[in-house]
Amino acid sequence: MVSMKDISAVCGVSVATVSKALNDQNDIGKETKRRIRQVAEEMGYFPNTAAKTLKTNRSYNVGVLFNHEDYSGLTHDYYAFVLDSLKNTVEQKGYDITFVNTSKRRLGGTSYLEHCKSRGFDGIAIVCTDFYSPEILQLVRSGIPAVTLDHLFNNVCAVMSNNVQGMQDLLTYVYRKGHRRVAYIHGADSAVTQSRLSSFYRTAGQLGLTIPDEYVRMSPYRDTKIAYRETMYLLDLDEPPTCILYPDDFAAFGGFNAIHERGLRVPGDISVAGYDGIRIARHIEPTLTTLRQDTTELGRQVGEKLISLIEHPKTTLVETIVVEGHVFEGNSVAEIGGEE
Amino acid sequence: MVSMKDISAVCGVSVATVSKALNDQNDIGKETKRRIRQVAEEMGYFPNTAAKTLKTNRSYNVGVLFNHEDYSGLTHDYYAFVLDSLKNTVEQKGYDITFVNTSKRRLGGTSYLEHCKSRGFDGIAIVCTDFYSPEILQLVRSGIPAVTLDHLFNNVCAVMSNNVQGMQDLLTYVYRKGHRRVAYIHGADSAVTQSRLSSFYRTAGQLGLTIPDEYVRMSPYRDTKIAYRETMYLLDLDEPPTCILYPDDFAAFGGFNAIHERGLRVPGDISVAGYDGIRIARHIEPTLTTLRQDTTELGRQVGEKLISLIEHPKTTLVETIVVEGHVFEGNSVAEIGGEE
DNA sequence: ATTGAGAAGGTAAACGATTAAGTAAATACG
DNA sequence: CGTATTTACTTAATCGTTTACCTTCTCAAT
Repeated sequence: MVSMKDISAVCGVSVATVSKALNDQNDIGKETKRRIRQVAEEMGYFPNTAAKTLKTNRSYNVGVLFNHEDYSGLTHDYYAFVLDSLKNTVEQKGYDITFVNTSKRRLGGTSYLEHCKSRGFDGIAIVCTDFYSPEILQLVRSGIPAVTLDHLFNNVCAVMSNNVQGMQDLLTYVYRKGHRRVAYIHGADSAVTQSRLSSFYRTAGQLGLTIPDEYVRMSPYRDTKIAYRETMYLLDLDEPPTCILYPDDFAAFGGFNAIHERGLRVPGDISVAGYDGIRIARHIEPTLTTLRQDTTELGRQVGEKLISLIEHPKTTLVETIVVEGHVFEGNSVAEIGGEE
Repeated sequence: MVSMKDISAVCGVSVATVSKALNDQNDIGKETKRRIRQVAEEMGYFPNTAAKTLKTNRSYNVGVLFNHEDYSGLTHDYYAFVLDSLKNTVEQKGYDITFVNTSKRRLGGTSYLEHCKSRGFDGIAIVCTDFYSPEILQLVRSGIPAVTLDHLFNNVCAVMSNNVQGMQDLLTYVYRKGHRRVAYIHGADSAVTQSRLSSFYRTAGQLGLTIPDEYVRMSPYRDTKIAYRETMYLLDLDEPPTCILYPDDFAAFGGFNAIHERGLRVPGDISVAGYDGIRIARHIEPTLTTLRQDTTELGRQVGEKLISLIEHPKTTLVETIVVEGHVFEGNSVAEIGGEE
């Protein structure tokens, strides 16, 4: 690999001059700078990141925390799309993305924080992990610029999908379609679930809907089996709902299966709505009505906030950025007569 | 950040001694080593990766080339699962994963190779990209340890899903189910497509199936719209097939839509099979019969080969590792009477 | 002529590690 | 006992950059 030293030898100047020329400093003669840059180009020079990082304490590398447990992580459409957008955003600004090592190994089991400091990440995007683990707490408290997705910490920037508005929009949508008996199978406990659930109740109240207790069920995210079971439960009620909301699109497919097995049709006999807006949901019939989250925007916001935090730590607001989703109108929710 | 210098000061030894103690060299007194390691632990020491990389030319970091174009990349189940498995594999061996920057920017637009050298990657996994671009050629010729997925270069290690065997198994499977009029909508041109297509013809020959020309159609991977159109074409033939094979599961859903729109049922009226084995295909009814690729194994093999190449360059075979898939038996392929 | 400023470039230390080579003391050996 | 070997360290160079601080030169102003 050709280094500044090689260039300096060819150009007959000192290494310092080469450094200055390549970094476009201005205590260098115009002509000298031009010559050095040209030679560098010809020799195929590019900087040694390790050396640069060592000297400047800037790695132009951000860590992404992506814990793959419970079938989440990379293999979840939602996170994959967010990551993809995040990647594009930071790459455009000259940063690279490295995964924070989650299979802790090495001597003594390095913690997330140690790994991050060791690698010298300029910042960390905490996208998908167990936010309640002490390791994460240690990480966000460390002072390394960090942005979380869909989780709020004190004094840490966060980007959140607007689950309150989202659930409100979705429920209002099915209400307008004439549904008065709406059930909600919500996901396992988390901040996201809490937001959606309370928004569900509040919106129901505002719309004058009464939600019987047995209409609110729980099924873990992305679990078609339990969603299937809970759907069966709802279908077997004396007064079954006319529409069921699911924790996510994946779970909604579990619902489909139960419904079809009972010999019922979507949306003819019962309506269904998901949440997330995964791609496949738009490609199978009936297309799934769902609250589509704006993953591109989410990823972009995480990236921009993180870079801003890195480059302008003093002037960057510690805030929570809320990204709106919108109802994707498939044909899984029927228009029905209205009052029961 | 606490450095070796800090430790050496506390322990009253030289930095060199600290380095040796921490690296478990043996020209160090037992007791001294113990003391140094203990102090290091207490002071919360961890190595500065940049310094280590600079000095040793080993980054313990591998680059992953993941080009997101044409809706592929991260957001494709197949690649996402492979990446996930690759990530776990290399992390367990003490390596981190960084994406090779694909949104080339920086001064003068750095090439993949320049980026890799600049970052000092110990190796590169080329997972998902345009294998015919000159940049990629430059990369694999550079001498940096590299492993490709599903593409063969001269003298480069490759991990390939066995598309020949896969297609043979799949076609044989539908044949055994009694199908004699089998259509194949294949994907856009690529090495993978070639393998499957020739295997399709060869297997058909072996089974004594005649495949009319109009039974072989093309639709890009993961394109539900064109798959829909081509399915319509097939259904409208005077003698439509009894079973249609698709380029991938996603495309198969496009086929479902066309079939349903014609008022036909899967598998009652016509059978359908996909390729890949994406998760969702197992969760909707009818569950899709497909050739499930072993993404976990693919990722693991890429990772292990790459690390082996890095750590034992002399003794590691340059070879092509073939990973077998297997037919996932859903209920989208009907058992039918047999001879037409 | 003297002074001073600004431009252009050089010197050398530093970042945090690794490692070849050197040294002093302890131990072994004949 | 003298020499050779081993053990346990230390010294110092080095990886490729950056950067604070010099030095030299030119030229304008006084």
